Amino acid sequence: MNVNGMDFKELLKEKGCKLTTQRRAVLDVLNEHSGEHLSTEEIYGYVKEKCPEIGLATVYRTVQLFEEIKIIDKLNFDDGCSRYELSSNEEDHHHHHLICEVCNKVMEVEEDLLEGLEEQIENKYNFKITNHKVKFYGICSKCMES
Amino acid sequence: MNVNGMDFKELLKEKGCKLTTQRRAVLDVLNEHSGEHLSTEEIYGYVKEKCPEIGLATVYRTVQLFEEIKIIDKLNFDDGCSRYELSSNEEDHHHHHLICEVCNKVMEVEEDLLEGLEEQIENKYNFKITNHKVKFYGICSKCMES
DNA sequence: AACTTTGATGATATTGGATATCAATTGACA
DNA sequence: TGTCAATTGATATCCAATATCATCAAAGTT
Ligand SMILES: [Mn+2]
Ligand SMILES: [Mn+2]
Ligand SMILES: [Zn+2]
Ligand SMILES: [Zn+2]
Repeated sequence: MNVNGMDFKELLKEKGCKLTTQRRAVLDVLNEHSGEHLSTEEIYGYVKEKCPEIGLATVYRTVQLFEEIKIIDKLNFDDGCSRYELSSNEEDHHHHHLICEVCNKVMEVEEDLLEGLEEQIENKYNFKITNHKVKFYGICSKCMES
Repeated sequence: MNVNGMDFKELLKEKGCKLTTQRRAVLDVLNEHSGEHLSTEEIYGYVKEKCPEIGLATVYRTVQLFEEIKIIDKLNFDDGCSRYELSSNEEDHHHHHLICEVCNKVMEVEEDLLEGLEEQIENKYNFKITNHKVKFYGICSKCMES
């Protein structure tokens, strides 16, 4: 079992954490739903199918841990809960999100495209950038037609 | 009383809303604390000084309304509450935030610097961008030294 | 393989930011 | 000044997220 090329159990061990059935199951669910942005309750719903005894509190604790070991990203779409997705394989920089203000669909911009801008900011503000979260709001092509 | 060159009362009227003492007081507080990112509770604390009878619920309703008429922006710094700031005078595009992961200080990047990137994305994804929210995480100059 | 340690879990109570409710109030317009 | 819908303050309520705690189970240790 590995995440982004790294051994899952080893990642946990570095934090003094154990590899449990529940953590494995949550990671499975996240893998099976890549491309989606799942809330804790949604993860709970999916993970219960294969691990019915799991408690909601454990899912909350698990996503918190997964964020700490940087294998998932927490997202905020202002819908009343935090959402999560597996961190992108290569970079530690997150991809961007396009949010349609008409139909609320969320699309992804896989390219980073911020290297140049980040370099400008690092120089001008003397601030070492390690990551970013970028959301673009607007109107998607479907909603533009109609 | 005007905001970003527009008449405050007129802005409210367009939404069928009235200009009240409380709304005036909240706007005053936001103006007196420009550059800060106030939570609703913090706004409530400040506004009570000049308007002691105001209720917390009214502040919640007011920031919600102010966001709808686009005179303030809602910010999320993952600290358990929403924070607000007056929208920038000129553009309807928000400025960016630099967040130091060591001391948690939040700095501002007044320049937009995203026009080129947005044009690229609009063309490639056929998505009409009207706004963005951008956060850069990293280490500030103070924390870099020590 | 049984033992031991210590982190993890499930159930549940609790927190706290935000919203809903509702009677009383007040701003806007005539 | 009177009318009326919007607004307010107080407070109940909601609900995502966290805290608590007895029980359980990884992962070494013998
Ligand atoms: Mn995504
Ligand atoms: Mn700001
Ligand atoms: Zn759309
Ligand atoms: Zn710092």
